[in-house]
Amino acid sequence: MPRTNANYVFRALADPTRRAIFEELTRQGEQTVHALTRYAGVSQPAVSKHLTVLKRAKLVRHRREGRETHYRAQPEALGPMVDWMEKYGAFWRDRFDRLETVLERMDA
Amino acid sequence: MPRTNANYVFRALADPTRRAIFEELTRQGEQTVHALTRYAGVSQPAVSKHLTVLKRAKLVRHRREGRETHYRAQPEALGPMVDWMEKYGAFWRDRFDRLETVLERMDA
DNA sequence: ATAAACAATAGCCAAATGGTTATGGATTGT
DNA sequence: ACAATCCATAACCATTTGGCTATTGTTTAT
Repeated sequence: MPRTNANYVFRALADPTRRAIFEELTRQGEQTVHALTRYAGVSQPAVSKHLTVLKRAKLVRHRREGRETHYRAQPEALGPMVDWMEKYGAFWRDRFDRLETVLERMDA
Repeated sequence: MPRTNANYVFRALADPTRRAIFEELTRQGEQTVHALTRYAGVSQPAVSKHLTVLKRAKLVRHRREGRETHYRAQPEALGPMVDWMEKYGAFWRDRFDRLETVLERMDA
């Protein structure tokens, strides 16, 4: 029901193919739909649909250049998920703590 | 396709009702199915199903006591998601950087 | 001018998802 | 002993999801 951006992000990343596409875009940078299709192992229309879902969550942006469309990752869109983890992931705080310790030690 | 634990976690948290249940458990601590049902706004069987999905992702544990079952959040299970964010969330690294700065300033 | 390439959309389908009521098994209260 | 409570499972249903092929609109190449 909730059309919040956080919800779109969570839902977008729930699918492994979509995660793979996002991962590929963060690793390799901007890619055309064609390239992503070769990578993803599903049909081109399927990739286009996934990209639409990722777009809705603002996890990717696109740029048209002639007949091809270049997509790139927009990792800032993970913000809502990070916020959520900060609120509800106690383990998370542990990591912060450990990081603090690391930094303190580095400092000594 | 992938039955990895990371995938279970991502999928479990994709549903808003499931997130709400997990949030409630981290905020208020251990709860019976009954209490969660009052909170969640769906039927008891629906809650039980959601809890099964959360269990599969190891996001909750349960403890039976007589006729009631107490569930509690297990935020360590967010680990795989944290790992993923560390790899693919550039924004994430920004936060680390900011934290470092904060800590460095605190230190001065 | 025609053909080929790229990407989005439409239309279809099977499977998964999230919900419901009904039921059953176990425990507790009267 | 009987009734009520708690929770899980079963059976069912509507909707959503993720995939496909076919098509269309552009743009580029011949």
